Amino acid sequence: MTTAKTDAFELTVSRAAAFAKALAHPARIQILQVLARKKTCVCGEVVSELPLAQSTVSQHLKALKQAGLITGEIDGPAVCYCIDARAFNSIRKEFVSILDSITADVDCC
Amino acid sequence: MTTAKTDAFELTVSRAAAFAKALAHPARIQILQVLARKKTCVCGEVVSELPLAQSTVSQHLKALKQAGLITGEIDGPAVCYCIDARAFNSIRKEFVSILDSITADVDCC
DNA sequence: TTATATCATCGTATATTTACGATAAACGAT
DNA sequence: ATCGTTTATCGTAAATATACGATGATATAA
Repeated sequence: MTTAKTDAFELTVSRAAAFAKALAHPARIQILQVLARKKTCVCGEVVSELPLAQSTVSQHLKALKQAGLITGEIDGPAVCYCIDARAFNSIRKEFVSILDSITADVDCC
Repeated sequence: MTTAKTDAFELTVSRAAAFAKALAHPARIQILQVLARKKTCVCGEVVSELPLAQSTVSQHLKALKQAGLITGEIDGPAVCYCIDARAFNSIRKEFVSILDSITADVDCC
């Protein structure tokens, strides 16, 4: 009785909320920035770029992966993380279109 | 030792994360949609449009207000909520520009 | 003044989030 | 086989978030 009632809402709205939730922590946004900037698909370098412990960064990476925004493939002893460009852009587009629909209608007050 | 370390990140990143956090629940997105759609600044009608208890909706409204996305002014016994169009668009623009900067650089994998 | 309506807040319960250290698991190198 | 590196997971602790009913506060109406 305390879980988010995401079932009771429209699917597009729930998906947009899930996307927002994935970006709802500065560490995860910065991780995406790092992954986007580095041309090679660096993995653990992410940790050294963040002011957080390795285990904490790993948790954030897991959250981003579960949100479908990044992928991680094993590369020797390391793991190579990448933005899933296709999925990211798709979800992002849906999110932004919801934002647009909101701002477009604002004319009260 | 469990609070989000938002201080340790760039301000723009932290602000973007705060914006995302405000939208990280379907109820809050739907509230914004309702406020945007209704031309008059309806207040408690929001409650009747959502599948949640009045107190819960009130909490979500509070969260949106604290995020600076909506305003609420007393109108008789009722309270009139409105999207703060200026603030909303400003924060939204900053957020989207961060999204754009991420997607623009994606060419790994 | 006394209701009635509207909304916020309180109290409460539970789940989730955030963070860290410690440990386990997987791999390459010696 | 053993060691070092890298990453994930476990265990744990504390803060937040989510949800609801009950109660309080405020303003209009009677």
